[in-house]
Amino acid sequence: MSDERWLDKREALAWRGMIGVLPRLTAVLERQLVQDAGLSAAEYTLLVPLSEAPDGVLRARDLGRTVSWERSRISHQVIRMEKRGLVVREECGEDARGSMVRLTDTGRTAIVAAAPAHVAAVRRYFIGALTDAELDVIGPALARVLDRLPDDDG
Amino acid sequence: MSDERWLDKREALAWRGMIGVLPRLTAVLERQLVQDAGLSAAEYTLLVPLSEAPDGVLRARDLGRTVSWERSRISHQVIRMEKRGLVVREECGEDARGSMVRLTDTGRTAIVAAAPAHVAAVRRYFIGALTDAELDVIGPALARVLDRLPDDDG
DNA sequence: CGAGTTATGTTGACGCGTCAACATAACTGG
DNA sequence: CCAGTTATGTTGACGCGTCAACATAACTCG
Repeated sequence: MSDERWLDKREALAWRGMIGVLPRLTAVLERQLVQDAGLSAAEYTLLVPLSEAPDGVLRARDLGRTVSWERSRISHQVIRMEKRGLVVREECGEDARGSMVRLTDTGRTAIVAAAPAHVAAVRRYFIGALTDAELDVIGPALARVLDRLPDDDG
Repeated sequence: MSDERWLDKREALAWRGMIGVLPRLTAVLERQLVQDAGLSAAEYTLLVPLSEAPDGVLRARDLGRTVSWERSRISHQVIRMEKRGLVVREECGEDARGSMVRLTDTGRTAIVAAAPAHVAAVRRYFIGALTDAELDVIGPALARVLDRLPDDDG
């Protein structure tokens, strides 16, 4: 998406910034992740909450809520990660429908190894390019955009 | 990607804003596009420059440069769009390697029908949530982030 | 001219994400 | 308890995006 007809100059600049920067920024970060730690962005996203959970176990439902992913996305991704040995799936005692996702030693090793360089890259390519004043404006502004987004169904 | 360890509160807020808002925002916009005009975001992205080109024709190479897509991405997408009847591919007279992409009547009808509602949605969900002062900060700030991103190869 | 390099585009494999359909379990209200 | 509803997860199809390999054409320079 790159159309900016009927947006004035200031509006177009901000919009093009969002649309133009984020894909490139995430591409750079993912590349760093893949090369330095052998993890994709999707894998990293799930490994973070798992590594912070007690015993490295989360129910699929809760994992999905934590990262704001829908069920089938979690399911597909967990299956891919299980094939790679980063997690294992287990039955859920309390709810026979449920699926528990457990971090393996391989997965924990991977996320522990990946995190510092990833955070450093975020700081280097995003935070580091902005002033404190800009950070103070951007954070609340984007939170407000999120607030006004329709709620998935509407 | 959602890790924010070692980022302070202000930094994390801005970073989470970027990572959290853009996927949802683009999802909302794409949904509007699909429902109202039957176009995907990728299709829309290519149709805009094609509709603005003389005779609705661009060489694949130039189309790719315009939207900052690599060759294979253009190739795959143009093939999908040709199957849908939005464009046709033609040989390039000046350069036997080249591939010309031509907007069909169907494609032009689609983009003309899609654009107003799409721009309105951008205004509604992004521009409309921000103050003028915020737009003035965000545009140049993101442009600076883009400037400091490594140049694809490095 | 001709060998080596660069530019352009296609292809196939694979990971990712969404959607709709499905299966099953849990909950709810009579 | 039971019928209807809701919650959870899986599956298959398909579009999207990247990567590496490939084919071909154009360019460069001795």
